[in-house]
Amino acid sequence: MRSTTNVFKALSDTNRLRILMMLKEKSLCVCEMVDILELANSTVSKHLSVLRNANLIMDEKSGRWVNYRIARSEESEDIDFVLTHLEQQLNNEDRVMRDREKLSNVDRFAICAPSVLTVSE
Amino acid sequence: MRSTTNVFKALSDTNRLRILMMLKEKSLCVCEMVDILELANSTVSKHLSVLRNANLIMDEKSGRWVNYRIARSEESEDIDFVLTHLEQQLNNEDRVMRDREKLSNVDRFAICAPSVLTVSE
DNA sequence: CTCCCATTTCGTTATCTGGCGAAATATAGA
DNA sequence: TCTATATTTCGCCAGATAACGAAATGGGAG
Repeated sequence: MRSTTNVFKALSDTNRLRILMMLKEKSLCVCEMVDILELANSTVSKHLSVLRNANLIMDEKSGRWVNYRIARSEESEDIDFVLTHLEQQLNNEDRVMRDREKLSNVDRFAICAPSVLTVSE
Repeated sequence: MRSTTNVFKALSDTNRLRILMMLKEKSLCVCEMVDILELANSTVSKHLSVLRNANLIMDEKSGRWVNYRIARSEESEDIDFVLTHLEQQLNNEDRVMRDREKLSNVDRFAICAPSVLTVSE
């Protein structure tokens, strides 16, 4: 019963739903999500750990970044069910569409390590 | 987005899931649920208002009792989806089976108005 | 009208949660 | 090794939530 309520708890926060809807579009590192959600990175990190704990997302290290992605069907018994519902409920939600907009313009290198790009200065 | 998180919030408490699983079996008044859940009636009443607020259950007055029941498909856009998932997840849960056991022996008149039955004393 | 009693509302308390900034951790590159 | 930086962990605060008992509400029955 605990694991069932855990999944629902993970889904009962607006910002976590925004994260799921973004990850549905593509994998993202923490700093990209920080940029879009406009929350402190510690806050986003916490949200991600809640979602990971509920087995809804997975993380994969890649260099100095951690890429988060939606769990695959084999990795979560809930994920298909959840995504189906979220799609129905939130696909046309204002907030979600705005996030998606932002998402398409996000450049990890411009956000996360701007100095890397300004070496020439 | 608010209404989506509200439904998930309503589902993220063990006692509220127990209530839904019981109501799936049959309609119940508050005192019957108090008896099975072993919580204060004020607590159960609060849980019921959360579930009602999420449109997952409905109440109908009947004499001095209030009967609660699962919302019908036409009354809630989420209920079918939710019940399907709960069925999969919780049908064989210990707690749920014990509640169901108790449920089959519950007698509203014995619980709620015992004095009515002991008039002869 | 008055009493009874199922239910709801209120007030309180303890715990949980979401948010932040600062400190700790880990990795890439010099 | 030392520095830069992406991420996590820690400590704190404000607001939400679940629990209780007591008081208020409202319908039935006498």
